[in-house]
Amino acid sequence: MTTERYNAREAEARWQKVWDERGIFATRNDDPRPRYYVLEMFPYPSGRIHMGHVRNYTMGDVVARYKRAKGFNVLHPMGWDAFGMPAENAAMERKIHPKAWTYDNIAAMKAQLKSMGLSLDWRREIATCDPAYYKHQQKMFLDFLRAGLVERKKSKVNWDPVDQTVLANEQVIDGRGWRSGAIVEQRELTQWFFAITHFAQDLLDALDELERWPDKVRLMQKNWIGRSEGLLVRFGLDPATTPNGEHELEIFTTRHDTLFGARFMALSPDHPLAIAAARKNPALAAFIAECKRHGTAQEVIDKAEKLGFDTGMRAIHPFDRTWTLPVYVANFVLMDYGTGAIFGCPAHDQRDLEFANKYGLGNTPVVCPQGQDAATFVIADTAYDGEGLLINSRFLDGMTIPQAKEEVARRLETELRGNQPVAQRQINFRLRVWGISRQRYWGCPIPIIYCDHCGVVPVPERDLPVTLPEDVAFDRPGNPLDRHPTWKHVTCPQCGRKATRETDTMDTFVDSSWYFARFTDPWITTAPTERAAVDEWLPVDQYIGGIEHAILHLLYSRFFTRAMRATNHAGIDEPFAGLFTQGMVVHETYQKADGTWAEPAEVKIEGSDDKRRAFLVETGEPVEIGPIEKMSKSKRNTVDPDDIIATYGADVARWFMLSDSPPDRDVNWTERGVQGAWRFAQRLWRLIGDAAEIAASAPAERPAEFGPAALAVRKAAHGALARVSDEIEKLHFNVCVAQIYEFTNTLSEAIDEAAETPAVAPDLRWAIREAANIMVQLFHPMMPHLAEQCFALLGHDDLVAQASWPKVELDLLIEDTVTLPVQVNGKKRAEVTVSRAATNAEIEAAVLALPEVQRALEGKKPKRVIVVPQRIVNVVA
RNA sequence: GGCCGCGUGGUGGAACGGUAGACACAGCAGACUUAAAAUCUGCUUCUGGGAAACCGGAGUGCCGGUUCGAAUCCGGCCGCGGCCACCA
Repeated sequence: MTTERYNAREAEARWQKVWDERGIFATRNDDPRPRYYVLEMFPYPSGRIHMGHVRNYTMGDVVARYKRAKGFNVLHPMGWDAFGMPAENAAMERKIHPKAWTYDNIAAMKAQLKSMGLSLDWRREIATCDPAYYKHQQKMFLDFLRAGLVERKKSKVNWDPVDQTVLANEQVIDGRGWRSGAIVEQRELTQWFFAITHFAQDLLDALDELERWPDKVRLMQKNWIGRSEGLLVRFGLDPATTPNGEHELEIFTTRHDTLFGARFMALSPDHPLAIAAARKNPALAAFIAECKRHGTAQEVIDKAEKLGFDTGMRAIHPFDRTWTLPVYVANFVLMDYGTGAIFGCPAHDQRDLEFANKYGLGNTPVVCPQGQDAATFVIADTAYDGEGLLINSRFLDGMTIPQAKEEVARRLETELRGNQPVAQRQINFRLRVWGISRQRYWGCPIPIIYCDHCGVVPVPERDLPVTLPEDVAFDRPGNPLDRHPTWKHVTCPQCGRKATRETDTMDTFVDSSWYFARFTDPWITTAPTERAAVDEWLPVDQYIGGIEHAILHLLYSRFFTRAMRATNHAGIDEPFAGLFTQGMVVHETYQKADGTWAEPAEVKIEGSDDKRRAFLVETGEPVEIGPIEKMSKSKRNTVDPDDIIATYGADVARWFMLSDSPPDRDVNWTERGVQGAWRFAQRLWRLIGDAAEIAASAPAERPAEFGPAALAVRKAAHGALARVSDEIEKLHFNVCVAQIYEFTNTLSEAIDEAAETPAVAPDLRWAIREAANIMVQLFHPMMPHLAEQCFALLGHDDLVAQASWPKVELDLLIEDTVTLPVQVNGKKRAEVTVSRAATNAEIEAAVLALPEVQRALEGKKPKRVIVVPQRIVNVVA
């Protein structure tokens, strides 16, 4: 037995310094080896890292260190998603400038990340709030504008009347502003938009190619993009009934097969025709106002009754001039999908049915399910949206739904009214243009100037960046840029007259939509990207982050990359070839008698399993052990990574993060689990110490032959090597950990046995040294500091972080004999060991001779014997 | 409401259609200790028989099916979770 305890705190600082001084994680773009880009979603500098970061960055670091050992030129950078509301909130609450707050936080978090021992190229660090970064973002905004990918239009937004700002949809909770608690209003504001819809079809199609993305994320994006094929139909209106003699109403439908089931038309309250009618009809105007008064809160929408108002207008059925339909304004029709108007078919659409039932409009079933008698098929409270054959539909009767759709489209497409076809096929997307204007200070300024004379004028590129003024006050709500005394007042770059700047800044999701490209060459000052670097490094080989970004960030980045291609800033479409979404870090909750929550660090646990009881360390007051939930400030069930690293070391934190759960599922952080990881680190340290003693006198030359003991050690080592490599490639870190545990068990048994022998044979010494080296390399990606320490202990002068991944000797993995389980009627009864080369007939004979098999057969003759080579034998009696 | 995913010991979880429960945590028993910690050894799905070695039965939410063989594939239930949600 050797050595004292492994002192993680001392060793980790020491090895981090060595890595740092030797600059071994600096990545060169001119390195000729094959490239591998691994990236974790960069953090928002909130001030402290949390356990979710630890998990995320540990996984990325395992991949980075493994790929480096495999001979790749690995790019593994880190940066800061540094713009955003919390900085302004801090400014308002604590009178700190957002910039100072942000950079203080970055410094603190960087120190924390460094204590984790991550193999990052810090020379490439970027912060999105740095003018050296957002300058290029402004340049790309202007390029996108020129390329027709940016538009400016009036649109409805969530407006917080207390904070006086637009809020993103996700910042509206139950219809109220998340900070102010004020009921959010819908306002019409002129905003800047990115035309993500321009790429809707391509963004959808390309999902099929993203084979290394989780199916779940691809499906979520597919649903979000929401393609639907339908028909735009121009219904005639009776001009005598319309406010200004309008004679036409265009609707969008995907169920044109049900056109003969139509009972009414419905307009969105925002529809121009509805507004026009309201001008002449005060009751309608009141109804529309009432519709708008209802918030966008989920609850309201869930419970909202379908309400309508008969405008008195009458529409004419496209297939029958004598058939008129009432035109309603209805609260459930959205203005920003399709044309903002629909035809209602109550029999086959639940919403339409509820509406029709309320207003006594009746229904006509036109699709009859197979096996149902059309004469008795009646719709009452539930619309039928399944398959079937057309009924009550004149020339469509008897057709299937697709046939009927095609027939309707064909007829209406070729029928003209006023030189225009009555209908045309259209593909609609649920995806909307991306509104990027924010009435916020701490964001990237939109480089636009408004001139009364020249209109909307892009800031000339020579004047970039448009930087944020630093002398701003946060004593009032609203946008400090707007009320700054001088900042927005400029002269027009075109005519030289007085003009004003755009005071909105960009959504912070813009900042994070291209940072991965900037990492490939963060030094270039003349352009956002260095084309050669960006095209060679991208797409990111392995991107790792939370599932919460499945749509927003990941979809925006896919759009942005396409836009960058269109403007010659990149030559690729997809930013992330491989995506992995990791699970959350969860923890038990502890609730005090008064209902408040206690932190894990304040709580002491006694007993085990269902007898576990928790007490406050300080007072001994009992606390209730609550459900396991995502770590959050509100439930106070957070564990501070600093505390864990100070107590156990970064390696232990990293190891436990990887060990307990599959990486895509939630991991439950437990004190016991961490202690287990800590014990294992100590055990490894002792094991390598023991191995080093035996290995010290191992022969330098590889022995020509190995005895059985040495061979067994070698087989175990190379088997573990093969399996762990395979599982790292698949990101099955928890299985890796289990394989390393198993290898540890076999290696320590071998070493214990060897230690009992008076004279250990040279070949065994050699094999143990080899195995110990493989062991250290296997756990290096997960526990890099301990690995360096062990590597040195084994007599290496160089660093394990720079060592090549060991090569598997495949010969060692092939056994001469193979042990097969033997089943009788699918139940395991015995095992049989046969030569690897044994024929099926030989195996069958050996199996039938087994006493267990004969007993199970009870003298009967087997019907069949199935031999699956190298796997199993099943005797069918 | 729509779409999707998941149900395996006391717990986290392993398991190309082929020995279910690897590995770990917790637990129990023992060794070493004056003692504790640490460490080491053994046991640990349920159940019947047996002093024991061992021999049998059941078992991956429930019910069926396909197969020589199903945790895995198919169908139907039950339960849990996620995302989207008046998208025509």
